[in-house]
Amino acid sequence: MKPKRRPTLDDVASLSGVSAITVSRTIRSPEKVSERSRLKVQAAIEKLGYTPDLAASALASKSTNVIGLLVPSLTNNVFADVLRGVYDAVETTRYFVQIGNSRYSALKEEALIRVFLRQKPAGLIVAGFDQTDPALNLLETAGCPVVQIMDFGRPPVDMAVGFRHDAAARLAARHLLECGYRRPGILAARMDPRTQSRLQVFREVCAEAGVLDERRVVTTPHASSVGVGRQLLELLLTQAPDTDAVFCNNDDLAIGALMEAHRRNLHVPEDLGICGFNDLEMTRNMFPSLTSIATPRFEVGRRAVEMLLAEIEAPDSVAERNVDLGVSLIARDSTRRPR
Amino acid sequence: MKPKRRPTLDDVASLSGVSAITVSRTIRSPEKVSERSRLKVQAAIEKLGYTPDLAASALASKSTNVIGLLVPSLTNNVFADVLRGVYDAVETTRYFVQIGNSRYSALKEEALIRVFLRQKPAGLIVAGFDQTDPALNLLETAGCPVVQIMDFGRPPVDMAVGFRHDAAARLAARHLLECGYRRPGILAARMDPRTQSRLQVFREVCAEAGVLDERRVVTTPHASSVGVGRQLLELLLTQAPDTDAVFCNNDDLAIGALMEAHRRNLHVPEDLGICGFNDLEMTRNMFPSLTSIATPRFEVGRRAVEMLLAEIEAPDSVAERNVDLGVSLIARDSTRRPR
DNA sequence: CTGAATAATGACAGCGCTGTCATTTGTCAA
DNA sequence: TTGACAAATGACAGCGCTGTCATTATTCAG
Repeated sequence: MKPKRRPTLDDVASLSGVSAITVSRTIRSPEKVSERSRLKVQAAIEKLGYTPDLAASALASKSTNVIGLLVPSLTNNVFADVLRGVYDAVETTRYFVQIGNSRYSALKEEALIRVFLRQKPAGLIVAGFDQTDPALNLLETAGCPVVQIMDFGRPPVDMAVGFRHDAAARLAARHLLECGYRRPGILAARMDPRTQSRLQVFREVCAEAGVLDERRVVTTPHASSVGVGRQLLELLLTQAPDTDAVFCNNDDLAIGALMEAHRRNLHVPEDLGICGFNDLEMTRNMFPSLTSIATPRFEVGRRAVEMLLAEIEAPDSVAERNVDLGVSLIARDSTRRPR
Repeated sequence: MKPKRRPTLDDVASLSGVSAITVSRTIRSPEKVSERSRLKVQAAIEKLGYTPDLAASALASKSTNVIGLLVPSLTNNVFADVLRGVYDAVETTRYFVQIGNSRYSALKEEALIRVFLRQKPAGLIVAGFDQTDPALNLLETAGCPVVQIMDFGRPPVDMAVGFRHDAAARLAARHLLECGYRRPGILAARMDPRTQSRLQVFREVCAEAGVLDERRVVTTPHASSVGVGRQLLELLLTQAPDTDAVFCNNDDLAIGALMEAHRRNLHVPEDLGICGFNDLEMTRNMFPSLTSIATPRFEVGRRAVEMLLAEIEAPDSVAERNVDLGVSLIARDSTRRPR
């Protein structure tokens, strides 16, 4: 009958005939321990099946190996990819990720930041730049590195990695115009700050080209989905039946728009051009394949963690503290209009 | 200039003129403290902006408020919904969720269980019943409630909530047969244990009806996606061009199959019936709308947390320890064959 | 008004680790 | 061989909280 109690540092120490602190060092910085001790300690650890107690370590060292990740949505495919990137980068390290879902509410986000800070996280990743003032203040005095993700432009609290939403919308608008569409519309849901920024710039480009028509701007505060995409296109075509192209503020909407076009027997890209946003795997495989703006979601997640870890290891060591990963337009059949 | 140091229990205690332990009780079980003390303490907490240190609490009480969630994939939409359910249920409680991604590897899952156990979690949620033997052993002696999710049938380590994959496949197969399809195929990717179980039962039902043809069973170990769905249908139709219906082992594959059918100018449901699995929001809004097996993913996540919390509050209090949430077939246009 | 019960509070130790600083051991030039 | 220095190791205190048990205040039947 084994002792029920989990083995502690002291157990390992007495078994290997060294002091507890040497065991601690063997684990955390083996180079500071002589080879002889190290081998003895490692054997004892092996034999006892010892694993350090994280709570005790956190209490004594005043910091944890938790990386807090605050996203506005778990449903949105966009953040699924960010998550993948984050987990990919964290996996081989001693850090854990803890996710908070702010549901696109700045107030809930602020509350979650408070909650995270209670556990003295090693680092924090938050989406966007639009925190409340108290939240911003908390982040500034967090005592750990912070990376804001998914956007680029404004100065970050600490570090940031993302891409320009204005540039993305500009790419989309110009592409539709270059393809020869003259009565373009836009579909947008959720209306978070990044969506609004894209909407705004798309409008501007259209206005400059003299093709802006507010009847063709259709939005909803609801979460985006394929169903909402269908509804919004329906609404758009009711308000402005002669619309010849549509920029969908994300790919779910774009797929919905495509389906609605199918239902109405509208030909894509001849009768209606469609451009999405994000370039999810799906869009490439729709029929016809959907033009979309590719966003580096996975890379954003990975890079955010890399920046965090570098900064944790050596504060102020990260030179590039505000990173634009860029976007690109992937032209496919849904805007390939025969001239 | 404020003291940089975060306020502690003792600070609150001396400000409010009671002992530290009374402050602790005011926070954890206010009903054990007189109203007079409680008010004084609460005022002091407010004034100092005190928040308990989680590490210290974990060390002293030998348990945390972390709920570990182990999923095989973060990309798969299925788990996104489970996640939502979990977060939904956890949100109003004092617990946190920490996610581990096993990437469909039982060995990685075992390692992650070890990692989670180091922090003495309040509870653990793991996907499926197919853990390695050491992992099973770890779970049994975890010292916290454990819920296995997404499956039903085998006896759980502790508790389980899910649904029957055999029943789901049976529903799909019978439906296709009832719709009059006589040369049904099946598309499956990833081939995790639950997928294999569905595949197996679909085969059996087909065999019983005398319509099983192994050329129509097309699988791949790759992760499922819309693109893979297209490829698999292509392969299926190469091997057996007269196939008249297909059960896709998840909705991504089904959407891919639908797109490939469009491309080939095959009419759905006349030339090819399609039935998906999971009933993601998308399927309802495809054109034509896709028949699918609805799985209670969100509910599984929510219920798992509820069972965990009940069990944490009062061990052995949960009566129904093995819950089948059931599945249902949602018939839509993609199998609505004109007789 | 008393004694017995309960409610409210507190003292104390210790959870398992790490930071700090002191001590011992080993190495090597003079 | 000695002293100077670096490398290796250890003693000790304490991180901030909670479990346990003892003590004090309060209530109430008799």
